[in-house]
Amino acid sequence: MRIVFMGTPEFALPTLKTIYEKGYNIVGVVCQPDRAGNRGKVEFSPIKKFALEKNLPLFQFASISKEGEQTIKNLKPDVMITAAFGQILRQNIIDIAPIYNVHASILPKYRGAAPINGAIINGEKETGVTIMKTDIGLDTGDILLIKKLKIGAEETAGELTQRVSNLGAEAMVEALELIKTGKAVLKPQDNAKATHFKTMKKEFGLIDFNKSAKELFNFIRGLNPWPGAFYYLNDKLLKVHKARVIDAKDVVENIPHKFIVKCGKKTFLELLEVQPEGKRKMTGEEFLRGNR
RNA sequence: CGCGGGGUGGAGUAGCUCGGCAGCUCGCCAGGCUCAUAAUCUGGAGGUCGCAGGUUCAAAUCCUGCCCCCGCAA
Repeated sequence: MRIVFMGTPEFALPTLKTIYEKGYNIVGVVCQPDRAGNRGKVEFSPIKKFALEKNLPLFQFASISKEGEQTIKNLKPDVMITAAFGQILRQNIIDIAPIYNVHASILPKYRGAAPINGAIINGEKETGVTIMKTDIGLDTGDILLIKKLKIGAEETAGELTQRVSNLGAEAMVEALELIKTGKAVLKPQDNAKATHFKTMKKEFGLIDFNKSAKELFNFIRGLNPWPGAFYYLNDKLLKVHKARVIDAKDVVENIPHKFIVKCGKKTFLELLEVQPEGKRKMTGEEFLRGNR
């Protein structure tokens, strides 16, 4: 079975790595073009690094639908796999070979680009991965299989991404076996139950302290480590990496060194790990020492 | 040459504009008070002020070069 893999960030890596290690015939790897990384320096994506390291044929297109059609056709794939590829596939690509996508939610819930963040921000207790057959819609394709996992009560998006991406790799291997043996059964999604979570922009991370501490707790861990929750304190940006809900009755007795903020509905949040602009991460207590 | 902030005892910072004994809030060590303490009191240790040069009677502070960390933007 000739496989073309498409993916870009960290999330996609376990899937590529696993099918590579299982010995599948990967005839091509496609990822997004190199982007300017931190402060101008370019950094290769995790998928690109892996492909280079393992000497897999690598392709990068600004738009695969516009520039990549013939290249992909020439690879003669039997099946294509996508995982957080980051580009919308148009019909001309979909027609080349069946495409299966790893999506980080239990579809039809949390369609869109930020399913993991969305699930945590909304305080979900469970999420998972869906292997679906890509069609022209946005995460609307038929479902091949779903795997679920519990979300930890304090788990951050970064931590959950790790676990979900590993689960996704597992799921994809199972899916490939089903496909290879002709046992794959596809089920359409129930569009009536669909929900979306939009791509996040940086400004989405602005903390609104009128919300309850519980909501903000979920918000903060759902945006950790990226794009990060923040607010402005004395005109300076302060990122909040980690926080916890404090019982109102404990606040009275609490020691003054703690960085406690009042939120909506008379709830309280302790900021455990913050980062002022231009500085490194520090605990809330450390931050207060220098900012009296 | 994308824009910007920063490097000062173990931690977080002040001091830099305008050179003149390195301060503060903590932590640490010893001791006091206390049934006890994260509370409080007393004493103490701990610093090449990122690195290298330069100016000066004198540099954390002014000038030059370099290294490292970070925020924004992408």
